[in-house]
Amino acid sequence: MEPKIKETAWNPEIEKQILKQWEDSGIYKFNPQGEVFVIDTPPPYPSGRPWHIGAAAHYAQIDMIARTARMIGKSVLFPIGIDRNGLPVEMYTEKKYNIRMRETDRTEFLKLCATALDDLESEMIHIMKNLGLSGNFSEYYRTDSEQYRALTQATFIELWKKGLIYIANRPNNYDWITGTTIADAEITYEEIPTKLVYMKFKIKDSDKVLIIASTRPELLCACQAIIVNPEDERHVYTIGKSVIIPIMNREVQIRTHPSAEKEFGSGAVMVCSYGDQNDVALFRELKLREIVAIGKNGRMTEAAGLYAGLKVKQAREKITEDLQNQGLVEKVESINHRTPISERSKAPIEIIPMEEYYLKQKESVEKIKELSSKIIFHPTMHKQILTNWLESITIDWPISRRRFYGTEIPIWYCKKCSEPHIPEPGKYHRPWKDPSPISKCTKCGTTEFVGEERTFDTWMDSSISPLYVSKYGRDEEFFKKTYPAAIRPQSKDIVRTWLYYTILRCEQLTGQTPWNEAWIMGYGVDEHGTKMSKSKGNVIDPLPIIQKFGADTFRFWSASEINLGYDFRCSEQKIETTRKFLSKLWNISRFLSGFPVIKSAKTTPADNWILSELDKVVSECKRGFYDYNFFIPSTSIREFTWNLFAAHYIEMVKGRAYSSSFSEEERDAAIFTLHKVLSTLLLLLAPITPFITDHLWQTLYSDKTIHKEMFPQQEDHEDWTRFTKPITEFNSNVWNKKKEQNLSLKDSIDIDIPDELQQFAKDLQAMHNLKSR
RNA sequence: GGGUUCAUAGUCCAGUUGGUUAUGACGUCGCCCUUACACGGCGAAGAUCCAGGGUUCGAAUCCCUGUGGACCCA
Repeated sequence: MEPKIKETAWNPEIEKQILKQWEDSGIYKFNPQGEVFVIDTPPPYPSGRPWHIGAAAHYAQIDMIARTARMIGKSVLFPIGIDRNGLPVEMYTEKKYNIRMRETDRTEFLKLCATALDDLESEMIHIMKNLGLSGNFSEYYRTDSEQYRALTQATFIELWKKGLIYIANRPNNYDWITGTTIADAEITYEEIPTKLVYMKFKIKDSDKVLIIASTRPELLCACQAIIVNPEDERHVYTIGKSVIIPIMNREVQIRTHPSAEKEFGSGAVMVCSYGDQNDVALFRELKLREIVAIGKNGRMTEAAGLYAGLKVKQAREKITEDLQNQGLVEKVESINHRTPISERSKAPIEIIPMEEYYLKQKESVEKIKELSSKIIFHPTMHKQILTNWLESITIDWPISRRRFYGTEIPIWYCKKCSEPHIPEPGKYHRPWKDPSPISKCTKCGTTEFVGEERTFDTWMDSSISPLYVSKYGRDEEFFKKTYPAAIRPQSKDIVRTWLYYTILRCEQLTGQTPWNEAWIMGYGVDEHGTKMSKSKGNVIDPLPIIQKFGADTFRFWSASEINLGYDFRCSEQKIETTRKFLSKLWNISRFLSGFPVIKSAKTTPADNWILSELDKVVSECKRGFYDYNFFIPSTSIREFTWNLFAAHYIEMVKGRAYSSSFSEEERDAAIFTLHKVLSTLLLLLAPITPFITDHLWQTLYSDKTIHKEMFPQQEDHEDWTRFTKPITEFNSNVWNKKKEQNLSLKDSIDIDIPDELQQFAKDLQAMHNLKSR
């Protein structure tokens, strides 16, 4: 029989036809029947080219989750979204057009941002489609759409009515480059070289001086206390006394506090508003009066006297110089200081008192701990990231931002008495340009209003993604069926932001967990194990790789390289060698395509042996799929296919399949078994490599797609796996002997078959052309 | 300073509840067109399982201490 498959290698070009077939037939369309499985897909942020290869690998795996769920019989809702709110696009736009956000007309600026996003977004959609994602592309959502933003605002209004929102003037993390308050979660720390200045403070009514070391001498004007450690004997005599602040010539008291480290500088520390978070705590604890030394423009305020108007860094240099000139400096040390910086703009954070909106979260922590104990984490170890974060929450969440490209905070203030008013939920509100929907102030009766200009922290938008995809507030019936979602897949670096905020918000709004399971992935790093970043120039663009090797190669690489939860290395060379496996699978199929499909047969010992090994693979795969860990099925399938099925079984039964000296029954058993194994492998591989498996399935076994099939079950064959080692060893032994004797593999040789393998004798004899005796 | 995590051939990785000779892949070297596949086949070389100690008849595996790396938090 002529093989149906002619080509000797898998051609990734075929993927395009298959993609079209899927699209035309709509096989992945969500049908809310039966057991529903909703994936809270992370909407990627279009932050610029190229898209990170790790992200592409990540989405390939999320698709495997979707396909796995389908193959165990669930109705899968796999939404596709794009996250479009926030700072990066504003910065991208400022740079691209060389403009300043605050100096540009707001409407105009927003338009430019949206255009930039459209552009970047289309490439991501293109990659996601070409990766073979079985998601809902026809209804992909954007977090900046009117509908999405209306939901963000509606949930805010709901929380406002529940009394969970308040406004407060507090020291806040402030990023003066982007001109906005940021949350703790958006801060990173970097070792930055700086000067540690040892300043001389004169002790009042004494001729002694106290040395105080600080990296922030420009904050002398905001110094309200000096603290020393109560156990520090060097300073006991100073406690309760006052010192004169150099340059400022103002008196402050010396007090004791355990947070003053004896080892730091001289052991005495100045407490200023605000050098760091510890200062904030001390001001509160010691009930000090704050002095605002740094303004929103990142410059010193009037409180700084001579130094008013200077940028923080300039003021630091100038005051250090002045102190030195006046002999008030003992010494200056160069150190590396762990400095909090804004994750986005890289500006050093200043702590400045500002009026912002807060969402209460402290009182929810216990409830969230309880809820999160019900969420199954894959892998379990990453639950710890959430637990640690929950332990460290000390303040409520500041949710207002002084930016443009975000969801507007829907509030109008009475022009006369400033009373805030919120509109009706359901509509998208833009208070900075829309007329007030409120006609009369509830407090003073005035009819004129001023719209709020600020926007929300972007996590306010993204933290309701499970509510959005479940049509919360839009379609009660649909919501009931699809919420909570089944699973949240995401990467581990945003556990304390996206994952946490989603649980928080969903708990406050629905009282339930947003999902039953969370699936946490590591980062993609380069081939040397270092993090990829544009500045290092080690970013790998996934698009050319997918085009060159095909999506299935990329996907199989992703599955077999990424062990769930751990960081993974990305190298083109490794992806390239993965292609060989698909080629192997293709050629096995090509060989089998020359034989008819036989539905049942009376199997021989050799057949029973491989079927029993196949059973083992099925159960291994099940274990992996159950944990959404595709490393397990992909590697166990590859090893079985290559090293047992192709290398040993196929070689053993070739003679029987071609039926030279075997009975028809024996031949049919071989052909039956070959197809049984291959079709099982195709089903097991379908979620991982959907293209090649569908193509082969339709070529060999069915006129329908493989993606409507169910996973194969274990068949509980009698366990023949004890023969695996003897068989493979015997074969190796024969090959070695032939090599030693310089014989070709088809040459005849005289070797005894060991007793334990007698039941396989006929196949082995044909395979090696053993001399019969 | 606290936490999470990792440490196995030149490289990457497996090793399930402790049990003979430590898995597989890439790479390297040698031989080979054997009618599915040269994107292939066969073979070979290559590992003090980070160090030290403990538990045990027996440790890559469990416990302790240390070293080094990655990431997170203060």
